[in-house]
Amino acid sequence: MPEDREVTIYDIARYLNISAATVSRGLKNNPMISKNTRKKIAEAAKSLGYQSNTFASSLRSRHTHTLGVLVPRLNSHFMSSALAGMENAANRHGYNLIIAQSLEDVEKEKRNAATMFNKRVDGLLISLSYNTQDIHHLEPFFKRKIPVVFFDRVYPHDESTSVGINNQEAAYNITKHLISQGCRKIMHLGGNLLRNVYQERLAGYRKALEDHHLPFSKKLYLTGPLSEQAGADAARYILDLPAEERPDAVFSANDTAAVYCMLTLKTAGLRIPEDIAFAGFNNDPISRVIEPNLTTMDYSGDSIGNTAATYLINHLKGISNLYTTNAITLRADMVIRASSLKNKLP
Amino acid sequence: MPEDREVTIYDIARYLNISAATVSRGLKNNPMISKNTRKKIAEAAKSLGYQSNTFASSLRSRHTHTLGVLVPRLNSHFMSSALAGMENAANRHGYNLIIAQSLEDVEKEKRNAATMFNKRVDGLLISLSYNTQDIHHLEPFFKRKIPVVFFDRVYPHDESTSVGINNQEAAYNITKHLISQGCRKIMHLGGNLLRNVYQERLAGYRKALEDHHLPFSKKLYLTGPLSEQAGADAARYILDLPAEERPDAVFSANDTAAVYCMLTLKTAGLRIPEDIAFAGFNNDPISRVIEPNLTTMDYSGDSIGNTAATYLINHLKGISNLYTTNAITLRADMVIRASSLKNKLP
DNA sequence: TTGTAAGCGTTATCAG
DNA sequence: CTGATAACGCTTACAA
Repeated sequence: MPEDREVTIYDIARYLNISAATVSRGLKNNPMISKNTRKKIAEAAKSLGYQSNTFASSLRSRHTHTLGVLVPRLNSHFMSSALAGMENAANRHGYNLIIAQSLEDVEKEKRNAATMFNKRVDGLLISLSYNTQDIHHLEPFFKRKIPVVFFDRVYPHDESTSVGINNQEAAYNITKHLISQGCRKIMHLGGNLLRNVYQERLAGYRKALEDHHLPFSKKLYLTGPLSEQAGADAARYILDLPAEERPDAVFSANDTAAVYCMLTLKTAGLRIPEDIAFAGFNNDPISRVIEPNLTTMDYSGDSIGNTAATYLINHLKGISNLYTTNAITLRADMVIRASSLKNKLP
Repeated sequence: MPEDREVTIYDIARYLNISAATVSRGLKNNPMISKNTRKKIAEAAKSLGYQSNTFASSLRSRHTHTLGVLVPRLNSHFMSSALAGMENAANRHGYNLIIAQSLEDVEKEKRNAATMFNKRVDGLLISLSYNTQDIHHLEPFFKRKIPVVFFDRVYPHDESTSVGINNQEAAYNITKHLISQGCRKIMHLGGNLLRNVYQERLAGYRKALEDHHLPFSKKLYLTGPLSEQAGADAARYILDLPAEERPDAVFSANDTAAVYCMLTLKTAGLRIPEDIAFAGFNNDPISRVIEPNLTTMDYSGDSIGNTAATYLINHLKGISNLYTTNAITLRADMVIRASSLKNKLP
């Protein structure tokens, strides 16, 4: 008959004729314990099939080796790569991830934050939902000094760190690139300005126009959910514009909208990039399938996730201090592809 | 000065002059407790800012309200949708998800399984890595009667349930469709036969050939990782074949390989579907971007994830019984698109 | 270097 | 319907 009770440190202690306290220390390689007893403990643990009980441990020690991850959606290329990066970092350092999605809904974000808090995560990694206005719902974390790291869609906050890229610079560069290709009426497809990423991309776009003495026109700035539908709608909008007002380029704040806009315009007979050039953002897999391939900004979700998680863990381990670094900016590289090349290269 | 100790059921008990046991019961809406006291308890809990301590609860009650999810990779369209579906179901029932990825490596899968076991997940949702040979590493779960649900890449096992689609039938239908379009030399791009999904898709393909009196040719069956590279390689292979041996259609076990094969063949000047028709599997977003759009099998990762998680949770709640149902088969629908339409429709 | 003993906050058992 | 009390398995002062 199989024993049903768990194997505890007491079993190991009894087996070795030492105290449970010693076993507890030995198990975590506490240097206070002699090398020899530590070895014996490790062996006994293995042979008895001991598995530490994380609840007992968490209950007593008040930390859980678990990080909460709160994202808008799990199923986007960027987000799932970011998660993969976090999982990697966490796994490497003996941490686990509890993951929840807000589905772009603030209310669900609030509920999830509460759950994470309740589950006593050691730290929180969060990317805000589309329409989150403020971060009151994170107050419990701040109050208890549970470190919070924002990534991608961040929020300015003195006591936490943000991990992302320089969206303004990236948007500036990509717009400048379009200008250098001879485009003069560049349209921008943007997202909700509540989110820094879209706000900054718009700013970079406007700055580039300004620096090149091109006017900003409200008629060439569309804002929306950047979905497939939004991309197709933008195309309709463009086609409905009188010929002389039509943009000669589109810079979209994400690849999805760019690609579906392209597809619709192509169906309508426009040539890309001859009639209208395109640039997107994210380097999503679809950007390499659309023809012509889409010029875009490449930045690795994997790196962002990895960096954010590693940084959080280092903070938890006392190796670094979150509160001294407000932002970590990773590099983003422009990937120039045929969709934006009006001046054919040699 | 903020109190640092947690608010416990004892605080509530003292506040209401009742016992902690009553509070504990009241908090979980135990019908034993009078409606009135239950209400008072709920109110007191709220006003004192009580947060239940899940560790204490887990330690005592021996269950964690946490499900382990073990997947090959987090960052594929199918997998992230499946996770989204699971997260949804879990969230709805008050469960949390601990997620880890094996990166297609058995060894990491083993380590992750051990961690999940150690974290005392209430149940496990798993999709096997590319080269997992057996499931010895899940024995601890079986021994302790911790329910395991396989999804997508499953493994036959008496005491667990598998959730997926009928891959053989799907592959049969898609191959039959290609045949109905006049294709006679249909190539198959397959994956590792250790995984049921690829094994079954191959079987369906072969069965369809057989039923239509078409020969199966080893020259037209390539197996590999079904990656972008693998797709491009397959194209090279096709191009290197003497003209009379070239396939007039390709059925790929996933969309990625199909799409990259198409792209390479198109670059080489082949026309799709005129010279060679295409069908894939998964209904990945890229299948709707490639031109011509790719005929494929649509089955929802979201539903699979949702079904698997819901089923697991129902089992945990005693509503259903895992051990009586060996497999749940969800529907998969063929999505016919231009890539396979040799006989133009009216 | 090791042992003793007091919790961590909850739930289960048994009694009323 | 409610209460007292003993665990659950581990960590950590404090003592030896």
